[in-house]
Amino acid sequence: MSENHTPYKPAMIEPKWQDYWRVNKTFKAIDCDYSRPKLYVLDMFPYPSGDGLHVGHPEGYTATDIWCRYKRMRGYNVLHTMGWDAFGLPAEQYAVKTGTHPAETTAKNVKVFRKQLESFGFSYDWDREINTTDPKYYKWTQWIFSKLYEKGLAYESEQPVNWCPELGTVLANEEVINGHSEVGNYPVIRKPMRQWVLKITEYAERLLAGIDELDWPEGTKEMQKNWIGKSSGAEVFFAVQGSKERIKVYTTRPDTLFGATYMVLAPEHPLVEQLCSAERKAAVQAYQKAAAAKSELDRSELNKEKSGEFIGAYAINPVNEELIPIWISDYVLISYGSGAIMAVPAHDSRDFEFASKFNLPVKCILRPSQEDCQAAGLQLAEVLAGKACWEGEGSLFNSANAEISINGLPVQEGKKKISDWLESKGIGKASVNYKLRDWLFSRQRYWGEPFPLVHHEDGSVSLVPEEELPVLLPELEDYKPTADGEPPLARAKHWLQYKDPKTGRSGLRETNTMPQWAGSCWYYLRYLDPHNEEQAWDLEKEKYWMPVDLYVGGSEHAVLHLLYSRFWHMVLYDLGYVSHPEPWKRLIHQGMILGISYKDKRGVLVANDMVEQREGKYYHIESGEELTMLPAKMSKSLKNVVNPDEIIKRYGADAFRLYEMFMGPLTEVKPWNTDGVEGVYRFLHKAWKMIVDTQSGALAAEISEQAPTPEAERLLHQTIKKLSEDIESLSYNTAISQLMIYVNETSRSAQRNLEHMKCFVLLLSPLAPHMAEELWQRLGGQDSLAYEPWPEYDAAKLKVAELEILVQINGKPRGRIMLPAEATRDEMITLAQQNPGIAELLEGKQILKSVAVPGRLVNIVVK
RNA sequence: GCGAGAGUGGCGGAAUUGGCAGACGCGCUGGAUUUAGGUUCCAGUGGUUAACACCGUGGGGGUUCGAGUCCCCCCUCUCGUACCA
Repeated sequence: MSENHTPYKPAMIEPKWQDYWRVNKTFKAIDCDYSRPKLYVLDMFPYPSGDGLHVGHPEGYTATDIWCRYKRMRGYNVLHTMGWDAFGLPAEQYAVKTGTHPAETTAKNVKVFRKQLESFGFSYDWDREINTTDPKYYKWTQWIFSKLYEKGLAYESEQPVNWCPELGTVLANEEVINGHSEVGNYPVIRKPMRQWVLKITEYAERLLAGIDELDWPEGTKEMQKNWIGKSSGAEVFFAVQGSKERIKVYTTRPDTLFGATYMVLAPEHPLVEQLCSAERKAAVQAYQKAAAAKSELDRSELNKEKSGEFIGAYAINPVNEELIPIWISDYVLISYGSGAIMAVPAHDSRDFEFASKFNLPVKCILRPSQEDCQAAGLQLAEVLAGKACWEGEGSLFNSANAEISINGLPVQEGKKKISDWLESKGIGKASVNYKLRDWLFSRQRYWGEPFPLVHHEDGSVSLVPEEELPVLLPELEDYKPTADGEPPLARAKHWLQYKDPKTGRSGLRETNTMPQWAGSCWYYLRYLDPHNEEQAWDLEKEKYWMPVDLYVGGSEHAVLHLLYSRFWHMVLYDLGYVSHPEPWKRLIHQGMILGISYKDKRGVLVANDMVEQREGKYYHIESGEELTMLPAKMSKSLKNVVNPDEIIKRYGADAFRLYEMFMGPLTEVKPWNTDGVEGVYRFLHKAWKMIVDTQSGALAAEISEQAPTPEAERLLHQTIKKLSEDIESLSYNTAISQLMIYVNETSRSAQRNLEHMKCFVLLLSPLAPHMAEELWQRLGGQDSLAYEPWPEYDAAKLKVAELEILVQINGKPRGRIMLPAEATRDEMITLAQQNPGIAELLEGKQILKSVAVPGRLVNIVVK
């Protein structure tokens, strides 16, 4: 390869520097280097799919890469890593279809991904690359599970789960969207099965409390809080007429206890069978059966119409001894609270709806104010008559018995008083509940981590001893789950048999595997010490690098991955394996990059290959209908997916990086427009030409060591200041804009100072590292510029003697005058009023007031 | 329904946090170079107007010498969530 490629040719420059960085291990992170401040910058690692990278992946990766490169120049010891979240369904489904072992598919895809990521010039320490499917990695995933198990945080449970017949597996609640699987969009039904479950609920309060300390997007914090869903209220015991059983209900409105007119149990409630009267048995059982068979989708479709059955039994309201009928309905969920509610139709809209449908009594015991009522568009009389539901504030009435009265109290005080009374009587107490459920942690799949567990003949379960880890995945011929939900590992007859080497006790291995979240729950810890065969990570290294200073990834993981990981981390903290309770100090979500798409008049999206452009307008290729352009999520079906490889081939990685960052703020959704790449590509050409003589390949003739003009100095120092501030705050779009201004201005100038050019190259280097390295070398740099000190700006050089100041009269721009930069407010006003043009406009007017803002404007208020 | 975020030229987006709205880029218009296309370079580009000028940051009020920015009401869009008692 010749060195005389004088015009800017990214295809020549970029591989050269990528090789240089790899060979010289330029971005190796040094463990426990206490001479420098550490910085751990983490990207959410990808699932290596067969489709390769799309333009969304490199968005976050470029953002962190720029930050890392900048911080290295600022003297930080930066840990920046990449790996593969490679267990998961697509490889397994491919295996089912073709018989190719998922490990083979995974290895192939990882190779493609890695090659693609390298082509962007990301400054990862590739020696720390990890892969969750590597036995050397999942050995430690199993080890962490063992710790959870030992701590009593893992248990088996027979419970209705989300069973997806199409995928042949159970899914977590979080993986089910509108009754369909998140992966593949197949219907999901409820089915009781034996499952491993992790007791994340034990950590609910701490997971909730920890959120406030985090420097995360408010929306994400809010979502986690909602997911945990803490509520406080009271649990109340209701006796049952003619039975010894008591039914526990949970309510957030104990103040409305006197308004309870019936009770509802979840169809799965264990007392239903026992309490149900003989004559209601048939109807009740039919309803239970129907509810159980309903998929999540059916249940949500039934949202509009309440359903239920009376079970022929009555509960006794403990505050007034009234008999209230007991119903079952699927609007009460077995998995929340106690699976039973007291229904107060007058003050709960769901109960009101149910009561209306089944003609149950509505008893109002809370009087809203006239104004509140009007604001809500209701008639007070209707509320009081039980013809309308009131859920807001008000004053309690009809709420007293011989021992207690909460009449006249507002809601909050009523709650407190009645809860205390219930507790004193031993029939209830104030109580807290969480929406968060325990985490369903097993899957009936092949391509996941095996559990380090053995089931013995006596029904007991034990951990596989640590020295036997990892429990390797067995080789199989057939990766398909069986129709009844038996996991594929059950087919590995030989593997299945386990004999304890010490006790000689035999048993069968657990055949479920862990969900994909397992590997990603702790990967950031393995990067700290990826080759350690003795421990998951070294404690000193953990203490040095953790916590992660900046974590960047998609908001789709706002609750799942980010909550599960926090849970594991907190457990590891309790066990003394990590030094901080929270893994990620600061979190940022990159916005989604949308593709260009088209819609017809009905709003239906049309695939891009069905669109033709004529005279700046768009038409359907077949119908001829005119279409409008709009941004839409990239998808194969719309044929609007942009392949980064093609962009890099045409414009180079530097232009690609620059464009993605120039599009707009990192966190916003942005539409991709390939024309826009031209703009940054032109900028790179201009920058190249500013420094290199494209005829000879030598430095541009305008470059010399001659002293720069004050204007050139000012522009440079402005640029340094802007770049420093903008990169620090990840505002790369405005940083790039400033570099463009610098190049546009300087290219016009016949004199360019050599040191200025070097400085410019350093400023450019985090954003467009390949070109910067090449120019640095041509400007006389010996090694990589990756660790050159970041330029500092000189505030004195930003100053000017005279400034153009706007003069306004009554807030309207009326003139511009030159004033000394350090003029005081009074001087500014005087000089402005004396200015001939302004004085003319002020003639005959009375000056009421003058305002001066140094460096900006003078506003004269006249009458 | 609830929660969060956002509405600025033809388009992506700037605006030192109350101080010249539209930086920078795309696109478009005109010109130069070129046999031509492309590239490159120069000039222009929010709207109305011949011009002076006026109007302009989703809509309506308000605070202020001054509002894209602050306050109140309304509208629209995006994302998340959904019978959690």
